Amino acid sequence: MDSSTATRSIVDALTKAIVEHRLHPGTKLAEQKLADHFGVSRTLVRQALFQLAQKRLIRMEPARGAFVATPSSDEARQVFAVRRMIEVEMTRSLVRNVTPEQIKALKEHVAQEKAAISMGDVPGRTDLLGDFHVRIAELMGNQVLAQLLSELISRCALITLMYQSTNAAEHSAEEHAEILKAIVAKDEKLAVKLMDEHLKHVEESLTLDRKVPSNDIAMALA
Amino acid sequence: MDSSTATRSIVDALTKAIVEHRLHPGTKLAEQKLADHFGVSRTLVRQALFQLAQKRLIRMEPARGAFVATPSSDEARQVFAVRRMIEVEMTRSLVRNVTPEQIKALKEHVAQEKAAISMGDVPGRTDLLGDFHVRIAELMGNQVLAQLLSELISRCALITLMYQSTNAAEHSAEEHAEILKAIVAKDEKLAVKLMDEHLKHVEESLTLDRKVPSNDIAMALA
DNA sequence: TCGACTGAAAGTGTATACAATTTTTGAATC
DNA sequence: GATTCAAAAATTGTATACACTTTCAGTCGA
Repeated sequence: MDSSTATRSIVDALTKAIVEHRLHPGTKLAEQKLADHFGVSRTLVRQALFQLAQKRLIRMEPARGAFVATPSSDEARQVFAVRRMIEVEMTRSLVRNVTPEQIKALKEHVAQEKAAISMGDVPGRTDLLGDFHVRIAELMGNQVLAQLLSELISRCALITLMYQSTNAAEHSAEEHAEILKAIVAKDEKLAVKLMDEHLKHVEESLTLDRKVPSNDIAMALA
Repeated sequence: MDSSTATRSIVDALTKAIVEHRLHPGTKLAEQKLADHFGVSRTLVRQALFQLAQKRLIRMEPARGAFVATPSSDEARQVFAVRRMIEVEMTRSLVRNVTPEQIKALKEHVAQEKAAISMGDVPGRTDLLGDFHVRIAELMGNQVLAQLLSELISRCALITLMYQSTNAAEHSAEEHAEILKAIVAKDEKLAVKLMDEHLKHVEESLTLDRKVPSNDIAMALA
């Protein structure tokens, strides 16, 4: 996608750190510090930061710098609303054209999810839970859709990871399994309904406990 | 969204030029030339180019530079498939909650479209025809949706503008009017159906004549 | 003790410099 | 005339320099 591999690897590293919650929302991302850490000049760091800003994983304030994004619950709701629009139709389309190989791939994915959850692998399970949705998009052969959904999901991850308990993760994995069952049965109505409800559940689990998490006192009071 | 206003204005200017087809697909965008034109250093131009690359309006090749994107018909189809997914559901949701003010706003928009078309204002009409869809997203109060759709549409504009005849533009405007009529009548099924068909029509009008337009011989032969 | 001021330190925004790569040019050769 | 090769020019990729803004520490005065 972009020309420079160096910039790309910085974007990837920061994305991973943000999505995996090693960098907390609100954290200041000073350019020189990042540059030192990655062993490059500020130039490349800045390029990376601009890309992250476009992906809404960070926000940039004029002359003040970059901060890990703190999406409002309103924004989260909007993102989920878009996801529902897209994924409900995506599921419908998949059920109509699904092949045995695709079913096999999805079954393996769900198995991986369960393994990650039972092993207590938090970053891994979050990754996999999101990837289930991206995987479906990829199966449909629509790269544009897959890319879009992937960005929406990493944007959500900023929030979901913040709140999602092991319990909620298990629940998600079970719902994935049920959606898959409906897909296998080619029960379009059911699959669509389950996917819609699944996304509503994930969304609801967020808005319920809306404590603002922040290790940065200044941010908490702002 | 981004910190620097200068970079932003370069992005906007280039976006407009690309979407309005003043910069043809495949055209090389040399950094120094752009820098001279905008009266800034390459630094700012590069930032802008990276952002445009992320929006898929240009592509960047390592050590070779930036070129106005030439989306394949495959990619165009995928973008339209995503638009259908989103916009069908968006229309459904709008019909259910539409207010008189919103109807009034949409009516005014359709009137503007017709005016632009009858005046032969090609850039203006393309802008308006796309904005009809973005406007609906905005009416729903979902900024995330509006932003996303706006990007998908400007991405499509690269293609639609290439092929869309005055005839097709008139057809689009008429379909917008009919969709609006169904929305006013709160006929959910009809509105959804018309929106779905409308997008299919736009898409079909592209794939029919798929001549590759290029003023750059090297590109045409590549 | 608190708050406002001041100067230093740190950080961002932009331009420029320079190395590395690609493209072009122009002979020289067949 | 077409092709190949090499040197020159142009262009990209990265680092650095510097002006300007924000942040912070410490001082002064009430």
